[in-house]
Order: sequence, then structure tokens, then C-alpha cells
Amino acid sequence: MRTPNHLDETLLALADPTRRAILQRLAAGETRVTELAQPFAMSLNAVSKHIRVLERAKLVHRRREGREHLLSFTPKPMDEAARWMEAQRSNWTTRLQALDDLLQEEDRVASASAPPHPKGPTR
Amino acid sequence: MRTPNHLDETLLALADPTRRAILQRLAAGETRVTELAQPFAMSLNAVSKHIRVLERAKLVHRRREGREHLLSFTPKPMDEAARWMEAQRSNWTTRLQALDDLLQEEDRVASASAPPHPKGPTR
DNA sequence: TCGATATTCAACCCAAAGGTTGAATGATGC
DNA sequence: GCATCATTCAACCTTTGGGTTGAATATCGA
Repeated sequence: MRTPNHLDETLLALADPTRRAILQRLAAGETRVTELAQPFAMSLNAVSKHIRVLERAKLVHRRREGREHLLSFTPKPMDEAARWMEAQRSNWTTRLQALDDLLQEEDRVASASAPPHPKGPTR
Repeated sequence: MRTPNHLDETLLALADPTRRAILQRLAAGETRVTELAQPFAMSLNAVSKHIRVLERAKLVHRRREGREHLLSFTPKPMDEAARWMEAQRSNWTTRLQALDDLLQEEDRVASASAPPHPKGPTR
């Protein structure tokens, strides 16, 4: 029973060049499906599927106007993704990594000075 | 012939909760494979595969020390991803979207005032 | 009413992702 | 040397992803 969360869907949707290109196009404004599909070397159906993936991730919103479907970019889900990444980055750069590096460095120095063997008595 | 670029691999690697958890753990410091795998309800082999995906995306670096492999977090690829997202966001918020909205608004107003039918003579 | 246009639905294909189990490799410690 | 531990390799299975083609649906324009 896989229950993918928002991040899963967002990042998965973004992990495809076609879909990123679609988003890029949409960032310039609302576009119809056919118009959107035109530059790609694949069937309209294929693009339609990509759009559904983007919709599932809520990165794209669809507005029906007669027979044409107008798609627009919704940046909100990307905020969450960006925030996750930033959290990782900061979590890494700050104290924890520094501390870890320091401890390792101490270990290395200690085991290099005490016994003549470079393979220290770690762990 | 699919030639996935960096972003593909990075985002694909991040689009899995197990792998994100692994990165989160690694952000707290270098860790052995077995130790890393322990909290997960899956085989060691499965985790090993996840690690390979993260390595392929260069989000994780492996350092062999005797029989144990020490893994560490490498944030660089995430920078590129974050930059792409930021570019999208800004590309969307600025002028282009504003212009598009403006034009649409004008269209809507024009078609709402001239004919009594709300369905305007658009396009 | 009718033909063209915009889009999806449905069925299928193939490759890749994520998982399993079992065996292989390689360092470690007596 | 030998059992043990850390890790990967190899083969397999099932689900999903990305693509195709062909038919269905719905709106438009005349």
C-alpha cells in the first residue's frame, strides 16, 4: 500500500525533461493542450499524459473553455520541495556536519599518533 | 536513446521517501550502509540499491574503509535543482504572468461589455 | 444536421523502478 | 586457516512510466 505524499508526486513530476519544458512554457502564460504539445516530438496523447502527471502533482491547473482546455502553472507545490531542499542544505552545513567533521578529524589524528598502524581501533 | 541530464537524475533520486530519509540521515554525518539500512522495513539489498541511485545522482559520496562503506551527503546537485525551481518561480511571478493576466482581463472585460452573451468572440 | 477540431479514453508495448532471495566477494579477528 | 561480518552481484518478480495507435466524446462553425 503505497501512499505517496506531496513531495513524491511533485519531485517525480519534475523529474522529466518534457514535463519541465511544459512547465517552463506555462510559466509564460496559460496555454491550450494542442499548442503545448506542438513543439514535442511525440504524440498528442503522450503530452496529454504528461499533463495529467503535472495535474496530479498540482503543478498545473486546468480550466475548460468550450472544447479547449487551458492550462496554467501553479508554483505552490514547488515551494514545499524547495523548502525541503533548503532544510537539507542548512541541516548539513550547520553544526551537525561541522561537529561530525571535527570528531572524525580528532579520531584520525589520535589513531595516527598513538599506534604505528594507520588502521585505528575505531568502533 | 535517452540521455537523462543532471536534473533528471537529481529529482528522480529525491522523488522517493526512502531516499529522502537516507539523505536526511546522512545530513547528520557519515554513516555505514548497514547502519543506514537498519531503520527501514526492507532488505539491506533494497537500501543498497537506493544508495546506488543517490550515488548516480551524485547526492551521496562513498568512501571505502576496509569492509565498511561510509556514505556522506553531497548537497551540490540539489543546488542546481533549487536554482531551476527558483527560475521557474521568478519567471512566473514577474512580468510575463502579469502581462498575460492583464491581457486576459481586458479580453474578459471587452467581451462582457460588448455582447450580451458571456461567451465572447475570443480567438 | 454535419464535418472538422480539441481532447481524452482504452488497450497495448517495452523498459525501468523497487522489491525479493540466494550466492559471491572481501576484510576482520582469532 | 576459518568463521564472521559488510557489502554487492545476479536473477527474478510485479508495478509503474512513457510511449504508441485507434476509437470515443464534445464543441465549433456553417
